[in-house]
Amino acid sequence: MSVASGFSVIVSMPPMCQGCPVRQFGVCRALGMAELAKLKQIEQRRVIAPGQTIVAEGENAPFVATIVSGVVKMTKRLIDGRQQIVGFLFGCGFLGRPFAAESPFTAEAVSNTILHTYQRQQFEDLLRASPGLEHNLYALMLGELDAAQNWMLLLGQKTAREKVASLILLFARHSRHGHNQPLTSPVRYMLPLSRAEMADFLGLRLETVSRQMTGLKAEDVIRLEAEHVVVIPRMERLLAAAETPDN
Amino acid sequence: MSVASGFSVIVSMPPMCQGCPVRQFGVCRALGMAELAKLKQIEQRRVIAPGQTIVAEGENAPFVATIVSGVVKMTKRLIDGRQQIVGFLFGCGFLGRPFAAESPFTAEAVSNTILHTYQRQQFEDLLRASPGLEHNLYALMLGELDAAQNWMLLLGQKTAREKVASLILLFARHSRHGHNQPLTSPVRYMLPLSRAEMADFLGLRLETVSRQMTGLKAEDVIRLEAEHVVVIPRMERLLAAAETPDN
DNA sequence: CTGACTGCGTGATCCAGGTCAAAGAATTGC
DNA sequence: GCAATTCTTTGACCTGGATCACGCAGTCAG
Repeated sequence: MSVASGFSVIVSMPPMCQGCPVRQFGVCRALGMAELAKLKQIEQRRVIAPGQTIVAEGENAPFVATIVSGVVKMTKRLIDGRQQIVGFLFGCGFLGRPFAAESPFTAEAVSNTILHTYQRQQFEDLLRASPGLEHNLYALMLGELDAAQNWMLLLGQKTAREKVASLILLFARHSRHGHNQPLTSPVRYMLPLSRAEMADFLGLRLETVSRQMTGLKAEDVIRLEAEHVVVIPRMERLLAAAETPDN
Repeated sequence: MSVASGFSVIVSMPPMCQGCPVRQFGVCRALGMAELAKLKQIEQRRVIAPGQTIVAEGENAPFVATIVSGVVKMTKRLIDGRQQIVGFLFGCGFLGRPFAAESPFTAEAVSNTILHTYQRQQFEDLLRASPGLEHNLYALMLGELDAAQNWMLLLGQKTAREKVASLILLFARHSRHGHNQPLTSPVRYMLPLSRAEMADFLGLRLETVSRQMTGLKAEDVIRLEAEHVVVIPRMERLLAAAETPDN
């Protein structure tokens, strides 16, 4: 697990944002041409392989980034080594804490991930000059905060079965761009997590996750077509299993 | 549990902010006189009694607010009634989600609480016009997000004993304004929570909380001088019991 | 092909914390 | 003062998920 900045490939310095999903939903959403141009000036594209660490908890983060595609996990650890995934970032998500000296979490790529990175210092300067940019960042943080609070509800109150169902549901939602639509059954998508990662996110042991997965398969709430490919035959049964107000 | 807007007392429309702690640390931090004046124009002071609901989950929040003093809890519930406290707000904290149609949580006063409220619509208008205000809000949200992620670590990984110790520590930290200082032993402060509320925050049952409290008392990690008055004789022992990187 | 890994499933046991029950303290109302 | 109510503690027991242990794919290197 090496830090990405040394190993990742700097692919290009893209000219403009035709067809970039981030332009529509991410930090650069609805920015004026002038602001966007300045942002693009300091942008670097990076590709991160699964398992690579992007920033480590407690260390100074050299850059912040927008996730263009892929999935990134944020983890925190106790001094004795127990660790918890405190959030996932999907496409259009924003990684990093401008104005924070050190990263409060470790960020690691779960699947192959494309980032648009910005030197933190430079991004902060831009942020000070551009209210539109800060507004977008604020909106993204709000989304993250809501997600975190939903997850606290899950961690504190749900059973193992409900937790696993909720995680599957979370990734089902994010498998579609614009993840607020109703999701009509059947749904088929990638769940790029190992059992251990699922367990880290749910506050469970991987054996328990495995057992709950077999349980959900047995009841035909989910089907596994291949490693990491999930099919949900009837969405409402998954929703019921997740005992969910939203997540 | 009635909604506060009907019952609370609108005390006054304060002229200016001499000695107000929020001016130093809250949303109105470092605002220019012009911005501050506009904010004050739409401000109302409200006093909320313990146990009163300020906004209910899923309902439209008529106002957002700064906590001047007191403690507010944010709770979320599953459809079957299980509930989880997803955060506390202390003095200088900001309550509410500008630009969100409905509140994602129920907010309820834990202790006697003084709020400065702003009609949500008016506050949003102000926010659009004032980058400084939005910057402050962003900074406060970041703090909340960090707190939420720390709490996810607690909920997912800590034992009952560590959870209870962490909660006691959290309130110890917030008993001093500017809660980043080292906290020299002994520390004495108010813990305005019932056992049931502690349990709701920690994802435990109240019996378990009670048992852990007796345990910590027996080992002299904490002392209870009176109902809701905690003394920590040796801070480092509490820190050890909380198994804490930060919270 | 063979041995060494790594990830997944499953069985057997254990125990932290949940559940149920009851009995103090404190607080409120009359 | 003495119910009535609400909060807290404590006890006895049970269970969901942790822990430990092992077997079964893949897959990668040589």
